[in-house]
Amino acid sequence: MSEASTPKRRSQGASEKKQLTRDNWLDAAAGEIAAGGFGQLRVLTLAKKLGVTRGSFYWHFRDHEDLVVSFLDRWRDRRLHELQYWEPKGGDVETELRQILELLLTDASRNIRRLQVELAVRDFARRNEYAAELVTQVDAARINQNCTLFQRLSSDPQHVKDLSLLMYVATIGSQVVLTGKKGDEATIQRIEDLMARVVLGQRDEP
Amino acid sequence: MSEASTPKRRSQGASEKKQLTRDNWLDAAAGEIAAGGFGQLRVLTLAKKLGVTRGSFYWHFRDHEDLVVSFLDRWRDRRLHELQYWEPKGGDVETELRQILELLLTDASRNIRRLQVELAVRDFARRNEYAAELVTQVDAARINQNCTLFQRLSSDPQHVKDLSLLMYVATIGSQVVLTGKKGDEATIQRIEDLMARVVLGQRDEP
DNA sequence: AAAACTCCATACACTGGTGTATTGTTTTTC
DNA sequence: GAAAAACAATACACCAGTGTATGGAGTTTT
Repeated sequence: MSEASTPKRRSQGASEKKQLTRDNWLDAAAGEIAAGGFGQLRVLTLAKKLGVTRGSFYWHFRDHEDLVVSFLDRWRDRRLHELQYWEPKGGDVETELRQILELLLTDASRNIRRLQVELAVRDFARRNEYAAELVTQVDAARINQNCTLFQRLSSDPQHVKDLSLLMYVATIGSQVVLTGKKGDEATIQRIEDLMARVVLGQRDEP
Repeated sequence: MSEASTPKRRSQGASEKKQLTRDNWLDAAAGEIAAGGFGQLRVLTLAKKLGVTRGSFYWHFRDHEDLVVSFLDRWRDRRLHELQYWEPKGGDVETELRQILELLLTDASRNIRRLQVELAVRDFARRNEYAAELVTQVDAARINQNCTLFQRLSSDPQHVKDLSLLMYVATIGSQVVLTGKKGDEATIQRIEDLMARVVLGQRDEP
């Protein structure tokens, strides 16, 4: 709701126990989900990690499901919102393409936790209707965003869509296959480069 | 002849309940894993599904972990073994490429359960050392197999590897993103076609 | 400062799952 | 056709986790 600007102290000055917010719980949940997926999300574990008991949890959330749904909603909102900052600036097509690819591959592979959460959500979506809906929304938004850039590369709208989709599934696949592997830095770099040339329609060098 | 008068449903000619094997349990496990992932794998549920009690399970398996490991081993063995049948026959390069792509995409999208299991294994591998090892093995074998075909398309060994990897991550990504979506048949078909042209280095039509 | 509100602790009831021990019941083997 | 081995049922001890009820301490409002 309001505030969060001023650190409200509580009781003893030594222990410095701030009170928790709904978002604190969601952040902690993100850690658990990244590590073990939605199936390993335990209220008890979360409470321990936050140094409180479950009594706190059930004040902030109705139940376990409420936590899950809230987490998914926040995830969707953030993923859709961040697209705003990645909007094509209208510069050189190749430059922008490479920027996007770097964002989707190199950048993503560094932000490992964010990636783990995304994969966990995607996995959860295979057995949860609501999650599936949100993932579909996010996928569509991302693919659609790339389309606007690719329109400058081809006049065939179907081809634009296909190219955008191909690039998207390739990046997702890279994340799935290469996550946490050693030596992926260089590999991802080459994939990125290759992908760019494919999209730009350049022939491969012998 | 006492005919079905007792709650004991054993050895009646009609029901014909054969005794279970380890493999029967693993098959049932595949169903559960496909539906809910490794996290939802319950001995109790499995037993119910097979029409027996847990007593049977603990004769065939030491414990829950034994089931998981056995399942993973069988999965790995089968995935490696099946590669034998997909070996390039030495025919026309384009024809073979398209066959492989059809196998990896169209065919895979039809065999939905097999795909679900694969994705579940892959997800489980993110938090289980042993599973991660097996997935790495399978990935490497598959990518390597495609390399032998791609060598006929380029003389640069690095480029062959990159191309093979790109195609692989694109197919995995397709499976992750498009699994269970409606209208994916046609989409997958186009991705397949586009991918083939990319690998063959053909320019896109306007 | 008393009341009201916010946030957390404690204790309890309950569920669903594992693993073990023991005893049956079929099927094989000799 | 009996002994042995393979397979399964039953009963039990034992968590780990959820959700609820209730009390209590800190903070804000009046």
